Amino acid sequence: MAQRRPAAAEDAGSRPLWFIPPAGERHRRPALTREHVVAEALTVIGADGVDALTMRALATRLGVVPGALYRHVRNKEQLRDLVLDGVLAEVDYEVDHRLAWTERVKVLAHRLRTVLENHPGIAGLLKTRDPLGPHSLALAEAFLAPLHAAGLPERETGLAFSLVYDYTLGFALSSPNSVNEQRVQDTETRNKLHAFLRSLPADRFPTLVALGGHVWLNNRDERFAAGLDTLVAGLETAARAGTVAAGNRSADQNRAAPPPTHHTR
Amino acid sequence: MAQRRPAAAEDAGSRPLWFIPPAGERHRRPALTREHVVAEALTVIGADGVDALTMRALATRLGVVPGALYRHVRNKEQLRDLVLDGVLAEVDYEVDHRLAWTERVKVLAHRLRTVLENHPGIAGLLKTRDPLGPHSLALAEAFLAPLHAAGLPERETGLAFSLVYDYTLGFALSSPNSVNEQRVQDTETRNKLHAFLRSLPADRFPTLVALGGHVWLNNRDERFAAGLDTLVAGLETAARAGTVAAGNRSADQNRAAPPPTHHTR
DNA sequence: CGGTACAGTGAACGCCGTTCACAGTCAACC
DNA sequence: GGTTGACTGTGAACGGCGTTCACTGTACCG
Repeated sequence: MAQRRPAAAEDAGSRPLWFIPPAGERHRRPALTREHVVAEALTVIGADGVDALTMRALATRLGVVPGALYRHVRNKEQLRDLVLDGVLAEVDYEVDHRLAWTERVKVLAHRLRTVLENHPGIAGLLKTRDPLGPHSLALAEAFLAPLHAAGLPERETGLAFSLVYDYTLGFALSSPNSVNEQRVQDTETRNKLHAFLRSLPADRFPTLVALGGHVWLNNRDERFAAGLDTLVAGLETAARAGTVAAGNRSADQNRAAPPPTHHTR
Repeated sequence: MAQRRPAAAEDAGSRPLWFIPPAGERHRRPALTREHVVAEALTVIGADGVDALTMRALATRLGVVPGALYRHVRNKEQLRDLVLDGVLAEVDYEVDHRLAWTERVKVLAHRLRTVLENHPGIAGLLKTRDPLGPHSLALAEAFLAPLHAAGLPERETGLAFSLVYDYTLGFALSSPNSVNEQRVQDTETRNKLHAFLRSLPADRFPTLVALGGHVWLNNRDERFAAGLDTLVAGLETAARAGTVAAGNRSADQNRAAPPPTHHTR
């Protein structure tokens, strides 16, 4: 080992050792593990959206030929599933138990939305994929706990979870990058939109004309929060009504109901 | 070239006239109009889903080479937009005005959902596209009228519309064809799912284990109706508070509908 | 009758996901 | 210590996708 440098010089028939890179570096091959692939896929999606996630682009970024990815991932569908789970892992499910159940649900929904919108296009994947990954389960549990604590019957608890979950996903899905949102964001186009709405025939679209620009709002935060509040308000009346919740046929009973069980452990 | 088929150049009498199709029919070339293309696209989507809508397949079905489609449609994106509008045209927006506004909203939502689910994959397009086509406007008007009649303030009316619209779209989007739904539909897999849920560590997923199979329901109709009821119930409380608020015009901070919720991050 | 606008053709381009025979490398085992 | 075998990455290919473009035939119009 001490004869490294000079030995190579005098040993005529031997290999050109100086061609061999430093031992450490040679050993530290990039190694391309599955976690590597998934992580890089996440940054690709985060940077350029879910459509930019192509096996070829991903392979290039990893300094590898496309086919190599298939040693670590069965196919693109599985890759997306893995990415999905990675995203859901970013949600923090710990909520202060002393908060009212309504607040707990809202906080969770806001967090979920934030994470989803930080990864444009991810919500679209979630909608069509199976929500039974480990982190999906944690999410479900986090939502179900406060809903159950609210005193909703079992079946209604499940329904309420679906409702809040679907609402949040659906909202995050129409992400700010969509043509839709981008147009409303731009103030000039927005003014045009309002003018267009006002110019509509008032006999065919009376309400649309009357409300003018109040219909397409550009404040996503307000829209999400307002929808969530309305939704939770609906859940609250269901909770108050006790076990007589979901079959509720358009009954307009007054809510002179007993105070809710404010009992949170 | 002069001896093409029915050129009828010099030899008038000996032409094989029976080769010439009935004048009307010959003239009635399929003609491949834009409406034709869009209509065929709709049937393709209806039959095999939105992913099966490929320019090449569509062209083949129309007995035409792919490039020919581009004489009638700028690109695939525009084709999808046209298809979208065609689908929305199928919704019947006429609702009995004597019904309570809550019922009118529900009826509309149900109709919208039905049409959307009759064209698998369409909801996904709607989410990311602009809702300003002529039929979109009619839909918006139909929803806004009862909401406005409910006595909601202007801004809240717009928010309520977004809420109901997004909810319906989001629901229709996770269509019965998704892996997700199909799994829950199959009773055997469903039993496995329940067993799996019950087998989870009860310390980490207490509510999930306790609720068992009540979380993932296979009855889409019930889920949609229940969510819609809850949502409208929330709107009702907002309407009650809204009429009051509109009456005294005070700076109301304690109404139920949309308090500016703080984002806990 | 000649000109012209235009719908449809055929072929190509550059992407995509995926497969497969092959080569290089490392670790374990005789 | 050399052999073997498992495994990762390579290079090239396949078929399908959306889209473009020079072209051809035809129907209509002056």
